[in-house]
Amino acid sequence: MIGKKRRTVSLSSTPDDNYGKSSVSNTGKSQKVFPFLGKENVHPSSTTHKDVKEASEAFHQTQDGCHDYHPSANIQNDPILISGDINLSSHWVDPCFSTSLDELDAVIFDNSAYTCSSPCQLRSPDPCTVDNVSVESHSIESRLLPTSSLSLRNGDEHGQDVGGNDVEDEKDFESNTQFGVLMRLCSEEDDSSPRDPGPLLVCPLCGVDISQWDEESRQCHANACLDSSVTPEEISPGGARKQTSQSSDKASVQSSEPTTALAPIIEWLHGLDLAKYKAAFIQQEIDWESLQWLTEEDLISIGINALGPRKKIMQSLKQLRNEDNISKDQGNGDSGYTEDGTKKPTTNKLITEYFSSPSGAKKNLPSSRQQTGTAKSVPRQKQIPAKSTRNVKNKDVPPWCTIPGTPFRVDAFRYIRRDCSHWFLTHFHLDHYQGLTKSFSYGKVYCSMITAKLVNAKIGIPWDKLQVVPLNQKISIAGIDVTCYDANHCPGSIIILFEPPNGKAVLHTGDFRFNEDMARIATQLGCHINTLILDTTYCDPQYNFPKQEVVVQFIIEAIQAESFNSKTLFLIGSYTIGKERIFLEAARVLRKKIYVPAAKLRLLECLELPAEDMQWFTSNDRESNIHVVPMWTIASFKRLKQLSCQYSERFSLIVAFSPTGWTFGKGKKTAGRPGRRWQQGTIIRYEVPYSEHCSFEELREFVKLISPVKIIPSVNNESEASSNAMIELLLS
DNA sequence: GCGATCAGCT
DNA sequence: CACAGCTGATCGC
Repeated sequence: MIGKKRRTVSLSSTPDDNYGKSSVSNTGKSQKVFPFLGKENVHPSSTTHKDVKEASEAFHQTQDGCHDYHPSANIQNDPILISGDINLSSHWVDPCFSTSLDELDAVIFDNSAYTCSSPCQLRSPDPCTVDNVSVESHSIESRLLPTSSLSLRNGDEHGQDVGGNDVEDEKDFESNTQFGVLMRLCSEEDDSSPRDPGPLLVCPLCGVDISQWDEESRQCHANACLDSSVTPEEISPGGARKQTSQSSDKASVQSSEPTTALAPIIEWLHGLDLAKYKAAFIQQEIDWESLQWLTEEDLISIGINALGPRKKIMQSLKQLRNEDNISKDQGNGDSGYTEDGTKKPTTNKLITEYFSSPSGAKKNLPSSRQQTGTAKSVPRQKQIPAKSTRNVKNKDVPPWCTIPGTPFRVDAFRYIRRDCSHWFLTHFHLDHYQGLTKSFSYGKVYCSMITAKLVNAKIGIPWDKLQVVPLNQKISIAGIDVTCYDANHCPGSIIILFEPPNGKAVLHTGDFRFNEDMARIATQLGCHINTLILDTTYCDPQYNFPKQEVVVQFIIEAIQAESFNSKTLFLIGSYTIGKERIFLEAARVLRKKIYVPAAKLRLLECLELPAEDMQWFTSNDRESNIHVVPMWTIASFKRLKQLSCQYSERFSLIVAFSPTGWTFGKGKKTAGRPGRRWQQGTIIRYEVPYSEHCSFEELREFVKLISPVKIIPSVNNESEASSNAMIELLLS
């Protein structure tokens, strides 16, 4: 159905197990040593050995905070942890997910021969390979030039239109701020009781009349309500704690007369023709305030199991929120809260969020660049401003973090709220788990076993807060079918398929790189994807980098070529996790140990790599001249020089590889040309186009295959224009 | 003192 | 620019 070259690809039962094994096999590998552009015999650095070890050991230090993690024996031998609301379903087990490693290698080899159809048949066992020599004699980098044949081409047209024009305008349940909802609901409450004709402004949290207070007092008050456990009525203008007449009135209503507080709820239920459920609301003491946090799951839990009433209620809640937004957009905006609350940032922050209109909040979004919205170029900008977690927490949960039709959030720890108790984490990279801290107490975190181990080891989240999800196996979470697949991004990364009861399946890719296994899985989903939440990191035609296998092979051959000089130190850049495939493959092919700092080694131990892979790592830097270092070490020649000084006794040349997809199209001279080479004295740095995200063509292939009704870009989407531009590019 | 968070930086 | 972080300062408990 898809690619004409699709073959009976096999997977191991857990794709994670394959990590690091799936790219290049040395089977049939030519041992020919190629001329290497960077092997100039330069003089050893004459710089004196300085006391600069700290810099080079930064990796050590930064990873040393690693907590002791749960003994892996316990983890690995444990059956899959299933909580009360999660159930394994055995009716969907792919028979293909079992194979021997030998088979796997064979498949990998076969696949790579297919994928590496560039002019340089890197895997060709034929030693003559005239092409190879000629290519490399010109430039080893030139072998990385992108070719269209590198992309995953499907011979068959998919046949289905990618219905991007028929996008449903789904508004997400949590699309409005908590504060806005509070404002709305509380004013509704006020409507039900007599009040002054004047512009009454009450605190939505405690109900205190704050209309007579100055703005600073309102800020302090509302922040205190939000932030502290102090009872709201204790907070009064000036921050002094005293009881006001307004607050005492309100407090008495709320605390001693729950029936009154619940009256609006009952009215509201009547209005929905759902009065029969009022007992459930009364019993659970759901008032206007708590109503705003209600999720579908909550409704089920209080006995509203029928889909119709649930939908009615959720729809009504959504409308309430929308009305609130409209009224606030039209109404009196904040008066003076746009100013930078210089003196008391923490105090002003929350109140600013609270009183400012949604449009005002959007203006606050840090945006260093104006989005042109042209379809030509969509500059990368991470969707979530990574810097101001505290501000972000109170903003709307963005659509790429919510799963329509479910009470789930994905990679949304920056937006932690009480209204959700199911938090999915696609992988262990900071920009996805940021906001998740040891004190997390908002339900469960759902993730792969590898990610769970990392979260436990690095952040200290206890195991009882972690729910490991199996791969390639449909499970039920809170009554919703969920299936996770290997995302081929970093170890433990997952793509998640949600199949809510409304029949509108949602596929959240997290960060991913499309490969053939994924293509095969996509054809076997058994449901049509309504909403595709897509990693659009490289959603620009200029990012057409080669397959990982090609780049890995380039690096390996570059190391081989330079290995005649025993005083060469090779550096390979890496993140906390990610890029393992490069140095693991280098170790296998070159049959050389790789030095990784001790803390990094502890991380690697979380990755469930087989023992035969782990044997290649050493935390003794004297045992190897191939060192794994953080990416930012390689990014800076200054740091490289420090390393050079540190190792001046042992090494006379440093050859560093910085594996990144961004090498494409960055500079004018090198736009579209991979494998940029930089040299300063005895230090050579290669920026190699190794990406753990999809290239643009891979994205297009994937979208074509999935053929979703709606696409939500998860990256670069801070404006509607840029989102639309990306979608247009993907579908064009 | 410690963890969480933030600005600045690569 | 920045894939995904790090560092040092600050804040709050």
